[in-house]
Amino acid sequence: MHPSEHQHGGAGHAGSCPAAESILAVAEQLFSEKGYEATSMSELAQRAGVSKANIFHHFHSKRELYLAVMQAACKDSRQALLEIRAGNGSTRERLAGFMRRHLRNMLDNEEVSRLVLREVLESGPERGRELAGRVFAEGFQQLVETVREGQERGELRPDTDPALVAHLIISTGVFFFQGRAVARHLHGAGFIEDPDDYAAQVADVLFDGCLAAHAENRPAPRPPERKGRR
Amino acid sequence: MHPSEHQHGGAGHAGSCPAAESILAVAEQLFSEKGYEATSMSELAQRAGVSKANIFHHFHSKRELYLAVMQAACKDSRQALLEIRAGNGSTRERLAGFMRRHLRNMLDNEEVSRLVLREVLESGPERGRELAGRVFAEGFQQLVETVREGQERGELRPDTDPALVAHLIISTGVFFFQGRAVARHLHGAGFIEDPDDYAAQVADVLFDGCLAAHAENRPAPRPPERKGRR
DNA sequence: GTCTATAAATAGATAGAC
DNA sequence: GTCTATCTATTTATAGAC
Repeated sequence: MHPSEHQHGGAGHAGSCPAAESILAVAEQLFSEKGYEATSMSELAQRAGVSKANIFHHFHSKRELYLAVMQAACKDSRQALLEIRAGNGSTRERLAGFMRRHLRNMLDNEEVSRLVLREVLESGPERGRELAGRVFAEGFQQLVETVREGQERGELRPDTDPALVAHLIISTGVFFFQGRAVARHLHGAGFIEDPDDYAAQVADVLFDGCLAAHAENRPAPRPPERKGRR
Repeated sequence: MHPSEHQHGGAGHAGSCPAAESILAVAEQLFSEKGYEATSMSELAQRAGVSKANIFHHFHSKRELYLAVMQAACKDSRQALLEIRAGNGSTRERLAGFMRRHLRNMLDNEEVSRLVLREVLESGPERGRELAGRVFAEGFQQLVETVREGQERGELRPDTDPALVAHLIISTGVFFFQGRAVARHLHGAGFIEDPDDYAAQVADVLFDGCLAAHAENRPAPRPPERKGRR
């Protein structure tokens, strides 16, 4: 029986044996730098120091291996969402914390994060469904539930769609990551150099809004200078 | 003298002559479906019904043509930003209107929008700078100014970074577009099927925030059901 | 030159021994 | 779990006819 059958479409399983781990590591590198199609299982086997057949023992197919790479890439953020949901603190603190950590994860694993985003961008109906179910569903669910619980506790507005808010939370980090090479050269976008500060400010806007009307409700309107915090 | 020298790094110029237009149209198609490197200028010339030399007359280089394609792709959104800045209405209405139009533009020009996002995602320092200056700077500047004016008029909080808010406004539309094939299959993300509604709801969150504390300041808290509006 | 036919190489995947 | 050997389908290169 294939070890990968234990996955149930969920998280990675590479911790089980060293061969699978090294296969996954090499796959991450090759898929990242050469793309899916240009990567051959033969080269992959060679570099990982295992036989081709052994790869197919651990992963049913090339596509399965690719999905495993993406699951691994999202592992930490998924973990963060589980912790955040289980932990204490206000919904605001928890979500803001996730935003910061999610952004950090992507920046700390640049190549594989780009691989995931590339796949999302190029995916049509079929692959989109696969990605949703195998890579993102679990984490997204946790995020949506966290928002929904925040509403139930009276911390968040009850008249917003929790899934939409969750989508919004993910979007800011992703766009920061993927657009930073460009944003760095746009006037006024100095915030791009400080991810933690960015996450904090975005959280401010998401929670408090940016209308002037709400000013009196806000905790502590910081001074106009924006850089050098953290 | 090259016609493209009239660009000054700004908007497109294809309206000037029919040959340039057809070149641009074919380039858009080829670059979209085959990618930058896989597209040959010979094939492009053939399909556009012009000589290769004629292409280089209108566009200095292959790269220049590529940039022109991306400028054209962003033309409508750039135009929208100019109109929005010149027009009347509250800052909130104007920005919400742009978000809706921006999203529509991308969805109505799927292939070329994906091409632009692909380029942004894969761009390193050099190409990032180029994209910023040649494709995005002008529009982004308008958006930032619109936000800043909103602050000056007392409509928006003065303690947020206008460029960061502008960045946020772009990010939501982009992520909706690029992730919709995946989002369609995530539980609760039914909002993905109605772009106008999505833009409106996101604007709500961005302006009013999603904290419960501000509920009394909001115009009209809609009923909990989310679908089937517009 | 252009085309077809065929050879050679390589792709992903499987079988069965150890 | 891991291997060698093998299978089948493409892809790529080459030969030779036209």
